[in-house]
Amino acid sequence: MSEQIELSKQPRLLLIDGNSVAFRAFFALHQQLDRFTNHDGLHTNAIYAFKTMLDVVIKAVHPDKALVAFDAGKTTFRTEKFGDYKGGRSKTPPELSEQMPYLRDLLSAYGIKSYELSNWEADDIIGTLAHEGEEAGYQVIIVTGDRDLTQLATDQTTVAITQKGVSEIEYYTPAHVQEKYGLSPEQIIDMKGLTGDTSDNYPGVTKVGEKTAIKLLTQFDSVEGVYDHLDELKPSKMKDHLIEDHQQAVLSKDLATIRTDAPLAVHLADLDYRGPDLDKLVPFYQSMDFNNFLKQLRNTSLELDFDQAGMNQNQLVPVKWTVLTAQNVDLVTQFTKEISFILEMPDENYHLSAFSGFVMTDGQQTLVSREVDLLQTKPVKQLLASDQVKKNVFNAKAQYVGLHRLGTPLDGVDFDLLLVSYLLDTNDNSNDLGSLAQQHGYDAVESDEVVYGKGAKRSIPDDDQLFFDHLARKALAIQELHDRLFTQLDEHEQADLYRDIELPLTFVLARMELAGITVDTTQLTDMREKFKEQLGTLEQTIYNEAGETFNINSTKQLGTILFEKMKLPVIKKTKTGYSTSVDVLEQLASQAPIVENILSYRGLAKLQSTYIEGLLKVVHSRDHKIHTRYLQTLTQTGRLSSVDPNLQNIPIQTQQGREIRKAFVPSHPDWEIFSSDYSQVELRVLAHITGDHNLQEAFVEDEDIHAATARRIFGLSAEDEVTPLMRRQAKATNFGIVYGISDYGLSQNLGISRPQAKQFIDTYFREYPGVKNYTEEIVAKAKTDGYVETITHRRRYLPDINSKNFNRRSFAARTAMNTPIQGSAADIIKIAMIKMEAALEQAGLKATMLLQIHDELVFEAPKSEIETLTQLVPKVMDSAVKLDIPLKVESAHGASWYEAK
DNA sequence: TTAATCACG
DNA sequence: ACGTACGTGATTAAG
Repeated sequence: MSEQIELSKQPRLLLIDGNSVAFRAFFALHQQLDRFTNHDGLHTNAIYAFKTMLDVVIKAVHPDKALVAFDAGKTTFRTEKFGDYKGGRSKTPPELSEQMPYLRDLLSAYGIKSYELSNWEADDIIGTLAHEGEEAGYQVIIVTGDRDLTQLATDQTTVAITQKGVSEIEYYTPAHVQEKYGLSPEQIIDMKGLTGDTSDNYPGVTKVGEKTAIKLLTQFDSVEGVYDHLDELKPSKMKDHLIEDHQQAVLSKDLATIRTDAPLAVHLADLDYRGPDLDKLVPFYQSMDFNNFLKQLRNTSLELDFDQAGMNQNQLVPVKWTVLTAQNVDLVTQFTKEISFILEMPDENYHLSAFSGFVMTDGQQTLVSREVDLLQTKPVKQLLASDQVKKNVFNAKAQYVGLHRLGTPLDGVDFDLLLVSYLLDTNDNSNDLGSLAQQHGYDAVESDEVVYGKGAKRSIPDDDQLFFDHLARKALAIQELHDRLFTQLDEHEQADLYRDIELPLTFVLARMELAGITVDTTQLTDMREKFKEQLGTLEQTIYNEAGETFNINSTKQLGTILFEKMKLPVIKKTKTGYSTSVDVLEQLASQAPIVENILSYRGLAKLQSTYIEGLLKVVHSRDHKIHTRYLQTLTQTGRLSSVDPNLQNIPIQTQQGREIRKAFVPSHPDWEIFSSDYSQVELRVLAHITGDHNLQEAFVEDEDIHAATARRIFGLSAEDEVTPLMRRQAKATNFGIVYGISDYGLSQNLGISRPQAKQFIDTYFREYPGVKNYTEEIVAKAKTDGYVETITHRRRYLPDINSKNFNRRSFAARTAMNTPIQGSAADIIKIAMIKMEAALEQAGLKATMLLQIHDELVFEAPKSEIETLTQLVPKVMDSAVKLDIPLKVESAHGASWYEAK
């Protein structure tokens, strides 16, 4: 035996006897069984020790391929041969059994395949794969706690036996077996034939133990040799027993023999080891409460080992593709059922991006090309426009817009990998196909960053092989993940959310983006001149008041002026220095006139740079429109977000800022901007979800909800007047509830003391007991399930909900309260948008939906249609879903977005 | 690239 | 005792 393994230059195959090692692992930490439980009460000692063993072995072996074999069940071909095989063996302890499924999760996170085969034991799986590995020129390392497996040791195969402590391992080569037993590996089975095996419960020859067996085998080589030369033995009790138990010896040898011909469904090609998947491993450790392992992960050293272990990472399996040209374009007519399709656009902004090529595959044949003109040919157009041929894509909205720009309509989209992944888990919403596929366990594709490079170096490769391989792999990844992800959607009860809401919405959004909103740039340029002048004046005044010139936009320089030179009191600090935010400056305004001017300057500078200049930069010169992009797979709650530019944060609060909205105008003369928004939608959703009677009543009676809350928390009677201050405080409390209330947060917001804020909250909960109940139940649900849901089963995981870190845990708890509310409100308007587009079409209106701002929809329409819209739009919006309380919608219209509010 | 600030719901 | 309100995006300065 040896405590080290000698590695050859061959590639290495690691085979682990899962049950045997798990058993050893369990008993290695049996004493501390009670200490090893996670927050769900699951025992984790075997998982912990198994993981430790894995690290030791991986570090020692650096395998290229790996597999863990498990026993499939009680009956195997051996029990057929010998009914009592493994009979009388004591049952696996339940504390171990419960850990077995999680062990497989661990292995999956480690990137190691698990395998079992009914009717066969793990030993035989290992024997068969070891044989296969040797033939293919691998050095094979077998890990087990069972010494019988030393029979598999050869020049190429080393058997590693775990010791009591698990992290200690003995490596057996044929020489080491010889040294330990005085037998060759092949003779191990002969020994078992003669001695039998008490733990597996088969007999052998009476009174023959290890010593006698070794002596006999040294002399006669094998069981058969012993019986061939039986007459050479002097008469003895032992000889009698040998004669008597001949049959048993032959049977026992057979039982002990590990097979190398099991009919496996896995082969070497399936066993590539590339190191652990941190995106799986981290949540796994979190779920097991393996905090020290988490720390280890962050600390590096392990990752280095893993990287070395995964050296072969970039050797992807070759893929086949055919280049599509004008000559062979008819090849696409073979696709009649289903294709995965990608129109490759190198820039994020698909409204402007160049086109670098495309790919389509049905899993059998893959067609690629750089000539996007081909997408405008009849056969391709027909294919893409057909609702009969299902399309699997990554980001359907981008594909729809891109193809639209080429004059090619897209229909029949069934599977959007990006969208489905987002619904399954909003946390891993990478925008990169390769990364996303890898997160879902599909490794045969690289991320764009790896192939195209990043930053300034990013470019589409000139090399056809490189580029088309990547395109083909991406398309195949989509094809491959289709079934698995749809299954998961079903498991999450999210198929309806996908099919009835998110997928149809993607095309509604695409059409809104393409429609764009017209901007009157002269309005903006006029404002720019006016603001420029005002900013210049303010700048001079500030310099005079400061006694020097400095960069007013620099918080650092401003801090020095205010708090060091002018010695104003420091109210708040940031990580890096003095805070100069609005609430700080407002408190200082009375002490120095410069502060007021800085506030004015700030406000003006923000409008100028972000809105005036920012918007002017993104108005298209041809159509005078802005085409934003809505990100449908970004937010954790289900809301949309808007980029390039963000049209969801155009100013409205201050008069000066609101003027910007005058630049957003209809695209035709005699048209108007029409806008409708949900009134108090989040509080209505809160009333619905919590089922709180008092809150619901307020909405059913259509009361001013903040005033009604004020009456309750200040204990007013119906005749008492609600003062503006009371209403303001009640409003803040309502918001606080929606955000996942804390007394500290409310006290900050209202500028009151913490006990006072606590008083508000306590009273609120007393008046609205249903709400109190909800906050408690939703946090409890998050703790047990690990996630919360909206009314449409949109899901958000909250891994921090059981964190030991107070901050993280509290944040997760507030999120648990807020997400179903904010998310359900997002669901509602999404449903309304889908119905709205259909309703406008149905009514034969020219009106077009242009923008969504969370609770508001903005349209443009001929003046003649305004009256119709005033009826239709609120009707569609308030009937989008049926809640326990009514939804309320308010509308306005006018010459610009400014007037439509 | 990160932090600070400020625009919106 | 812990130290925060929920969800976003764009701009600017500065390491």
